[in-house]
Amino acid sequence: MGRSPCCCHDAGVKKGPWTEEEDRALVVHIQRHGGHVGSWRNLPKAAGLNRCGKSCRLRWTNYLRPDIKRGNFTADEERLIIALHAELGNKYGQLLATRRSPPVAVTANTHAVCLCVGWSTIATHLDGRTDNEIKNYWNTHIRKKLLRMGVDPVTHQRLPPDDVLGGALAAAPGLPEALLSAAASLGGLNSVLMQAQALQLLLQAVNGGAAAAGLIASFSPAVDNAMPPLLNASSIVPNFQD
DNA sequence: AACGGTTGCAACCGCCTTTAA
DNA sequence: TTTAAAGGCGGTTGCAACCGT
Repeated sequence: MGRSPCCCHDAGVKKGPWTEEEDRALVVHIQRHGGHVGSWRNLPKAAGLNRCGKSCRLRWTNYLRPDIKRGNFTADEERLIIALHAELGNKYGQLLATRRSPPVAVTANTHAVCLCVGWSTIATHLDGRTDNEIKNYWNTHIRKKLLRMGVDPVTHQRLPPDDVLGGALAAAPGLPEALLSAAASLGGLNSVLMQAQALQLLLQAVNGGAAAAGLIASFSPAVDNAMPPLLNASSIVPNFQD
């Protein structure tokens, strides 16, 4: 099957940001049909819009739908996204590796390095959130947060200590030398405890102790359970000063 | 105040899957 | 069974807003 022609390539079809009038026309048309769209391709003409059907569908599903929740993601939503990403990312990664392009798309673009995880599937678990919104939130917030923690956002595995230090340095160029050397001295250690200590210390420097404790508690329950005292961030630093 | 860099989000692009003739 | 049309999805891009110098 070859690629199908798309109405988006029609000459004269408007692109770019939607105006209020266009939004209104689309909403009125869909509401008039009881919230159902027969054919997206035919919709623009029927609604009096000079837009591609795909564009209309995207505008409706990502922005105009009445059940869309606006505003910041809650901590619970964030945790859920990460959990689902970890689960679905692995599933999709294995699935996709066998039948389409590799799950990881790395580009020269600085904006996003994404994993094919099934954003739409994740979106079905979050009321009022769209796949596009979740994808954007992942790429702009969660991904960076995980990298700062030394967690690979693609595999959800801990990055090698060198990478953790590199990431922390990139995130906080002013990180004190002494702190880094102390953490680096733990790099070769295998124990989860020591690595967690190093990680938490770095996070403290980057984000502040409370944030670090919160992140570790959120994303690494195993570490949390094994070493609850670590989550008292202030107790860590003296260990390094010894 | 002006400028350059960064960030976040809306929208587009292209590929894949599904559906129907 | 084959083929083309249509829908759906993930990746990428463009741009406005924000921030630091």
